[in-house]
Amino acid sequence: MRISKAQTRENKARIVAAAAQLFRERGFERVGVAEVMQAAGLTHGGFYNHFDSKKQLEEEACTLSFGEALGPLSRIGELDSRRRRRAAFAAYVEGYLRQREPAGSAPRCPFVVFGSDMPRQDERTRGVFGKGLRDYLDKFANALRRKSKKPEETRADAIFALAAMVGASTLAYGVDEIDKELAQDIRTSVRERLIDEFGE
Amino acid sequence: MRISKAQTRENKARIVAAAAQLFRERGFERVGVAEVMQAAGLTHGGFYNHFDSKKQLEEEACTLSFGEALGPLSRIGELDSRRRRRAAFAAYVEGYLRQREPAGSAPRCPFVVFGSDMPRQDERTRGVFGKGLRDYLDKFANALRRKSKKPEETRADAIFALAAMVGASTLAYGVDEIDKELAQDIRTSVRERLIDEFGE
DNA sequence: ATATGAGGATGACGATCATCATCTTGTCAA
DNA sequence: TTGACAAGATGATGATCGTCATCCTCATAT
Repeated sequence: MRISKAQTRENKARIVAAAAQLFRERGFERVGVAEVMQAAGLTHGGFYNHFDSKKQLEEEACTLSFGEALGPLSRIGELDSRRRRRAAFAAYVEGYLRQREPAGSAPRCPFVVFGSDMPRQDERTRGVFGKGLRDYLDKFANALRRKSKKPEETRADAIFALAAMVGASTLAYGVDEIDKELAQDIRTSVRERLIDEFGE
Repeated sequence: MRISKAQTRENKARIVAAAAQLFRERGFERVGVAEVMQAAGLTHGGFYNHFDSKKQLEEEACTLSFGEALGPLSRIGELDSRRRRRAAFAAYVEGYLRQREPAGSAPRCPFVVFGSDMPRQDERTRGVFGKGLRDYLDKFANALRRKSKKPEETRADAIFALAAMVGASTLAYGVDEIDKELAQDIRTSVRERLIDEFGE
């Protein structure tokens, strides 16, 4: 059953999207090619028409995840009043550090989800991570920019804030459902600090 | 070839230690039972004399890793002069955020290594993570204590500082070897901030 | 209109892995 | 001293999974 070119492109996109979601929920190792294909509404056989290997799918799924993550941050940077940017940043942090519903669902931040797996990935996948991180930090710094601060300082601010958010999210997700109070503590402590310092 | 009780106990300890090391380097999924046993100097067959399942080994390896992580922090808290504690804390942060040699070797912090995998683990393993985190935060807060600050504030400080360290380490390890400059940037930015604020 | 080949389905293969059965050995309780 | 059994070695089993071979179907180029 041959399919139109547009259909084919859409199929591949659906495979990558399904993979990104599954990998985020359960990690690369615990998700098989067949399961990804099924989630995309296909059978496992056609997989190698689109990808050379599972590794390549992992790469493309990472690329997609990092790309999607940039949206909210970009929008903050586009605001031209510093006051508005501060407010938008505060809302962004709040959203980032909100507990997910349903509890136990995967965090969406690709740094949190793929972060500790990266040192174990091959060079190409890590390259995707590196590019994603550089892009993210650029947007982050742009969102925090202010006339009275040098760009290097703003970049250091961005690095620090992102690190705190990623760490808080990692720790909080780790104890969600077994110690809700601690998870909540982590999220609010870090959120309040960051908003104090960088948002409004 | 039956073995003495002391030998048996030592064997089990060696299995758990080998597992902790291997799991830290490559994650739970990429390390087989047979490989752990071999690293402990045994063959795979005797594994189930010590453990009910691989999951149980994962738990015990986590427990060991979290236990070991407490040492350096505890020692800071035992110092009685606040000045000494600040200096020791600075040294601790510096050590924590130092690039590992050889490059590419696993970080030792169990929060970084196991963190993003935790939401995918079973309840018992996550319980180990939760206990490890609570204990670690207690020691951390104790290391940061000062008469002029309320305990809740100190605890919030500890949460924030640990989150920043874990996030920085996660991100830096992710880009080590593909973007050394960025990795270095992350480590120094976060280190300087934390030492500014909490150490000396 | 038709031949071609891209894209998908079905099924199989080989590797890896957790788990278990069985055998062996020598420790330790009696 | 001796017999029972704990602990380790060897090997097998069943499941899972990445990958590939083969076949089928129709979209597309000519």
